[in-house]
Amino acid sequence: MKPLTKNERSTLSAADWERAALEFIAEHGIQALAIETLARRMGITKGSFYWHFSSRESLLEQALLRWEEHDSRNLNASLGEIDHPRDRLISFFRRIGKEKLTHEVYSELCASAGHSNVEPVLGRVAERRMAHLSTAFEEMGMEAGKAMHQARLTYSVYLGFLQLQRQQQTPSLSSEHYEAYIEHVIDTLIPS
Amino acid sequence: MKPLTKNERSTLSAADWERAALEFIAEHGIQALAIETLARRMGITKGSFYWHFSSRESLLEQALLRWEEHDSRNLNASLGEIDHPRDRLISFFRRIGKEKLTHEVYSELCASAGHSNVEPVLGRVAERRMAHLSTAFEEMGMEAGKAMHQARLTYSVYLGFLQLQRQQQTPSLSSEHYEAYIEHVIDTLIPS
DNA sequence: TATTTACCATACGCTAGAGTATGGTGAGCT
DNA sequence: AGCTCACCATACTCTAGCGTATGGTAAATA
Repeated sequence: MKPLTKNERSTLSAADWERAALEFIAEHGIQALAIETLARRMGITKGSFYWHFSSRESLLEQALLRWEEHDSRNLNASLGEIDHPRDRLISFFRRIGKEKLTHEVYSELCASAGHSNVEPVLGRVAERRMAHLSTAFEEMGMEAGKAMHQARLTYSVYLGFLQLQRQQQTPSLSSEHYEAYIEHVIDTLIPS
Repeated sequence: MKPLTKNERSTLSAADWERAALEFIAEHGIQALAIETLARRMGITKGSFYWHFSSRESLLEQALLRWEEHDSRNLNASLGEIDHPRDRLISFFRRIGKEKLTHEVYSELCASAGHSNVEPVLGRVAERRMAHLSTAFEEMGMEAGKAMHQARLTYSVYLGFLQLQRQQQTPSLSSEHYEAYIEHVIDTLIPS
C-alpha cells in the first residue's frame, strides 16, 4: 500500500503547508486556522511545522502572498486577453462561479479585514481589480472620473455578492434565478 | 431617558451589559468580545456578569436581539414616513453616515457571518431591508421581479461599501469625493 | 434588629492553542 | 561504516478565556 496522500514525496515542504493553509482558510476562515489542527489534517505533527515556519503568523504571511500572486496572475491572464472592454467587464461577473477555491479564500479574507496580515493584501487586490475595471470603462468611452466611480460601484456589487453568499442569501450559482440576476446586473452596470 | 453612565446607579443591569457588549463589538468585533475584558472596561468583575447571564453566548444572543430590534424600529421610523419612493431610496444611501454605532455593529456582524448566533440575524435584517427597497422600486413603476433584482443589487452596493470601509478604502464620509460617488451611485441605481 | 436578596469580588479549575526543547530516523555523503 | 542533516515525534511550558464555587456587603424587608 502506497502513501495515498497528495504527493509522491515522503517529506513535506513549506509550500505544502501554505497550500493546506489556504484550503483550510477557504473552508473555515482564518481565525480557525490552528497549527495542530492543520497538522492533524495533513497526517503529521507540529514538529514539522516549526521546522518550516517560525510562527503561525509567518505561515499566514507566506500563504497570503502566494494567494495574492496567484490571483494577480489570474487577473491578467483572464482579463488581459479579451480585447473588447465590454466582454472583459461581462467576464468579470461571469467568472464568479469559476475558480472556486480562490473566491472562497478571498471571501474569508474579506471577513477578516481588520487583521493586520490581511488588510494590506485586501487593499492591493481591490486596487488592482478596480484599476482593471476602471480602464475597461474608460475604453468604453467614459470620462476618467466617472469610470473610477463606476469601477468602485461595480466592485462593490461584487463584494456585496460575496457577503450575501456568506450569509446563504444568494440563489445557487447554477439556477436560472441566478442567471436572471446576473443579467440584470450586467444590464444595469455595463453600458452597451 | 436614563443616563448610560454607571455613576448614577450603584448597581448594573443586564441591559447595561448588552449595551456595553454592542459598543465593544462595534470597536473590536465579535471574536474579541471577552467577558473579563468587558468587565474590566466597565470597572467591575466577572462575578457581576455571571449573575446576569448564564454564558457568553447568551449575552451575545440578547445583545444581538436588542440590536436587531433597534435596527428594525429605525428602519420603519426613517423610511416609513417618506412618501415619495425616490426620496426613500435616496435616503437609504444618505443615512450611511448617520447612526454610526448601529452601522459599525452591523459591519462587524457582516464580518462574522458564519457565526451561528449571527447568521440568522443577518438573514432577517437583509431580508427586511431588501423588502423595503423592493417595494420602493415597485412603487416607482418597476415590475415585481425586476424590482427584487434591483433591490438585491442596491443592497449589494451597500454591503460592498461597508466592506471597503472595513478595508479603509472609502473616502472620508464628509469629503466632496465621497459626495460625488454617492451621487454617481444614485444616478445609476435609482430611476428618475 | 434580624434576615433575606441582589449584586459583586476573589480564587479556583479546565481547555485550546502557541511556542520550545529535545530526541529519533532515514537518506545521502565521506 | 560512520556522520551529518533534513525532517518529524513527543513531551513539555505558558497564556487567554470560559465557567464555577464561595464568600462579602449593602439595601430592602420582616
